[in-house]
Amino acid sequence: MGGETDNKARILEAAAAEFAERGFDGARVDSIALRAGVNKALIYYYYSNKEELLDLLFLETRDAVLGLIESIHFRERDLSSPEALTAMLTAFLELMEERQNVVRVILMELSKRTPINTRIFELVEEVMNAMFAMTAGVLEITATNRASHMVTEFFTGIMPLLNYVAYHEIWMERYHAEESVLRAQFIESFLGTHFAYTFAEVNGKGDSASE
Amino acid sequence: MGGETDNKARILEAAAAEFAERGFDGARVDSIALRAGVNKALIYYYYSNKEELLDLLFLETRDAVLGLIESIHFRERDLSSPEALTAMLTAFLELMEERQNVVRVILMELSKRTPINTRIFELVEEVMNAMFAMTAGVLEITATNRASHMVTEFFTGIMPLLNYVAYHEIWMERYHAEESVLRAQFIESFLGTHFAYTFAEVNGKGDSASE
Amino acid sequence: MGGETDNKARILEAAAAEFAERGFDGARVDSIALRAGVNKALIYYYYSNKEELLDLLFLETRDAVLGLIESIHFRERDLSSPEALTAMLTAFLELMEERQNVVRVILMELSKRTPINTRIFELVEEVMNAMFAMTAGVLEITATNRASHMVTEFFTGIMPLLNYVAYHEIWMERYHAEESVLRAQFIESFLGTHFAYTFAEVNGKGDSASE
Amino acid sequence: MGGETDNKARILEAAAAEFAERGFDGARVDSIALRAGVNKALIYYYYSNKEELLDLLFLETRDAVLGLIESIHFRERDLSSPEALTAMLTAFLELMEERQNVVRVILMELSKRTPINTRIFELVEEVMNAMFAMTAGVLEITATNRASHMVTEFFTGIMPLLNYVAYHEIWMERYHAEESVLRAQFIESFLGTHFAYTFAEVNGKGDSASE
DNA sequence: TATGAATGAGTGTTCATTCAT
DNA sequence: TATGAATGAACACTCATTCAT
Repeated sequence: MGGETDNKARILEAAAAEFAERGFDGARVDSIALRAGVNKALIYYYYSNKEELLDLLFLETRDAVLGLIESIHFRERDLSSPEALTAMLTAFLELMEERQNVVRVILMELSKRTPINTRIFELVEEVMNAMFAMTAGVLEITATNRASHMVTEFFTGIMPLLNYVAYHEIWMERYHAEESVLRAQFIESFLGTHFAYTFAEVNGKGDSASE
Repeated sequence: MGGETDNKARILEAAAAEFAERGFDGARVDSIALRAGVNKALIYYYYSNKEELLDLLFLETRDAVLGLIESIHFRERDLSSPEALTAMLTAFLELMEERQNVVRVILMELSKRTPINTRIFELVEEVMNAMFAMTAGVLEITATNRASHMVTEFFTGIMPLLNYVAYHEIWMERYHAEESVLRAQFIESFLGTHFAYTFAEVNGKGDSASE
Repeated sequence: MGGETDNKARILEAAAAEFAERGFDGARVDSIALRAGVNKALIYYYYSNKEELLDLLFLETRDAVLGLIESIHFRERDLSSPEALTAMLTAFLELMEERQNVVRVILMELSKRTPINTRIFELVEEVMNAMFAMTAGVLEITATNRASHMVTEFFTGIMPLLNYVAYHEIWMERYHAEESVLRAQFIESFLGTHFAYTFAEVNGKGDSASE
Repeated sequence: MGGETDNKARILEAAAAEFAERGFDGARVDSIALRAGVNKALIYYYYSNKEELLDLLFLETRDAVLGLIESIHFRERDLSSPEALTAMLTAFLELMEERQNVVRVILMELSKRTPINTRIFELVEEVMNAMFAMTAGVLEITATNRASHMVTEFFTGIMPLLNYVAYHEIWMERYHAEESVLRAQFIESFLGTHFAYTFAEVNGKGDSASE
């Protein structure tokens, strides 16, 4: 995206690729320059340092995700339409797959025991809140059930999605799986687990695990 | 294994802590020495280099997990006993929480686009295979359904478990949650999603999301 | 010389300010451009490099000093007139204070053990020679006393003057001194030391230090 | 001073030499390592950064000067003994000449318009105060004359001394002067100017220091 | 078993200078 | 005359690893 000579954008893309390959700490500014096909000093002409590259990548991804979520008009009847749900998930996964390099870094940084992961946790939190807002008309979240809803949302919702984005390529390589098949399998599992569980009561199938 | 002066063991623990805080690439051998309270050169007396520390940590954790899984005699009637399932999961989580530093590094390295993550993927795979073996008497895995079973197992089973181990502390800090409460919430979600879905047919509750 | 848009002159002034703040080596071409409010590349349009800026500043200052000295018609009767001497010194100090940025750099460069300081020493030497010429009718400098005269002139004459120019602002700030008061104090000290000593014989007080 | 393998001390000496040649900003850590005959990284093993080298050099010099001044028992009758005064000055100059590299840097930094020169000004101030303390029994410094005494002490006392230390070598080279002769000339000028003026009243006003 | 000293190869970043327009 | 973009060559500082004892 961008003209062939848009070095500024190319640097950012190159940074994402390098970060995804070696992690932020393992990433070398020299390599970023090499990937982008520019002089190393040019990176510092456009960006103030290595960390700013990471920050900008995070922000761009956050905005893209929030934008997508906000554009969705989620309705109760969608719940009983596997097609609607699949379409929704597919849109989300495709958006994220374009940014899978950033997702990989997010997952790496999130696991660190450093204050830095607080910043990233806030990012994830924003997404969770946006999702809660999206399902507000369908799912009733009260003060009492909010905590456990968040746990479910995070560990069986958001994280599996991010994991799929980050690991589907390794999976495809390793098990010679085709993208479309793998994605269909994942979506089926995801709907059968997280969705089924989350919307059990709403869906009138109130006999799932809880209670 | 563990006298007060057992510098060799202390170095390994210190390495795990350092890796968990800064990632493998961000980790400093100086810091490991400092944490372990030993001279930096001593690390090289016991271990050949930084990477060997990582490898040994991975192997120890793998062995511990495989050992636990092999010790479990999983039976069909466990499926209908939430207590049995909870006990099983609790044992697993506690074992892993003791090694959460290593789990964090596993997650970090797994996200990298480097050949290194192949090695880690193999580790995860071993665990998955052990689990399949464990449920062999209960769950029928055929050549045709193996692929999708693996997808489910990985993305909605293993990964959420590892994520819980890696992130529960951040979660507790951030949302002022108590460990026992949080774990109960997680286990409930996990049983309600992954378990319910995986053992749906076996359990005679054949109306879950799939199909 | 000096319309509002005279970027060329503004660059030179900015360079002097930057050099005075950080020294020649500490000075940044970016900062000079910023101070001058021009594009960095424009500096290279007008001047060939950083060092030329320094050279031009030195030369301008030398010419100004030499011009002032040559304009003075020093006569024996001035020696007994504190007013005349004070006026002379005041003129010199004011001229130099306008160029105090350059004086600061001169002092910095003079202290370096590099060939560069030879160039600057020559500058100082020119001033010393001009001063000797100025006092030629009053003071008798012979082949035998020339060496010690020069030592006196340099260490108790020129250098204290340059030091006053360079340090009076720090002094004012640090000791909350008013400029006029401080200058009066300095001139009094200077007349009481260097002048009194140099013109001791001439002044009919023929029993001062030099034999 | 120190065994041949005392790298730590050699680094500091090398730093002083490098700083004196190129100024602090112009100094290259590589060059310091080269001069000291050690690996560059060793510098950082012993010292935390380039600036610490400068600080330590300043402190060592300050302590040496203060130590010398405090060891002097200055008495009124010394004023009329050129030998005593010369011996005193010689001791001071020799001490400083051993540290002339540091003195050069002090002069360079002192001329900068940066907050850093405040720190150095404080150093000089300490020396001035010690000198005032030294002459306390001989010279009467009151609240009213303190300010002008300080001006005299600084601009016609301390600074010419430091200048001599910093510039005598250039002078010797440039004018083919012998060290002992040059120093004698300087001391004579210094006694004839600064000393004569400062102790004029005490000395019966008229027959200044050198007989 | 243990350590203080030492080092080669980087590592992110800066900077004076040049180029294309 | 003026500028945004670009670069080669450093630069201070770091780091995993080794050595001598």
